[in-house]
Amino acid sequence: MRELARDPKQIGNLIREERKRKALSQEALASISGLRQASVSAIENGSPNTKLQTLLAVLSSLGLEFQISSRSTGDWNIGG
Amino acid sequence: MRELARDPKQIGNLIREERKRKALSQEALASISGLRQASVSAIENGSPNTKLQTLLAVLSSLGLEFQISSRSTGDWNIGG
DNA sequence: ACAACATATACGGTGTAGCGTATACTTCAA
DNA sequence: TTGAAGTATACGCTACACCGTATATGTTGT
Repeated sequence: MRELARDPKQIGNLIREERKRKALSQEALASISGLRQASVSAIENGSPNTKLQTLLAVLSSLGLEFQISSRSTGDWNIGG
Repeated sequence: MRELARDPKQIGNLIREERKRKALSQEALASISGLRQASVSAIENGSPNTKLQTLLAVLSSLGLEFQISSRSTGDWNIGG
């Protein structure tokens, strides 16, 4: 699995999808991430002021991680 | 180009490397990103409380972007 | 309708980013 | 050594994340 995450909304959507894929509630995800349910809600809804730290905690809890790539790599989605 | 970015330090290092690759000063990068030189400095040094918004602005200015992937994908770096 | 769970939102509080501005420290070339 | 460019750090300020706690709203099953 590898998805583009160019803005807070996209990031929030990807997190929400993965959380549901794992059948977790926001409450459960918040708990294992050391956050509040309200904070998870904010992230999933694309709050742009989310702290990097908080985001990484959630990604980690979901078994996800960031990668940084050149915008023009293009080998993952061109034509698709 | 695609690099793992599992924590703020790694993210900062990748940004710094790309900035230097493009022969930009922190001041220049800050300017085109709508930030201060001091803010770029903080990001490159791995401040964990950096805002997502700010991070995305810098990445965008450098022609970089985030991807979100499963931790176990393993097809980008296993074995060196 | 009702219950039970899930998600969004609210309030007061603490911490810190990022701002403008300014300055110390560090490279590096002459 | 001197000077210039680059980087790290500082102060006062405003804004807002995230906290604990609580509640309103949404969703699902009976």
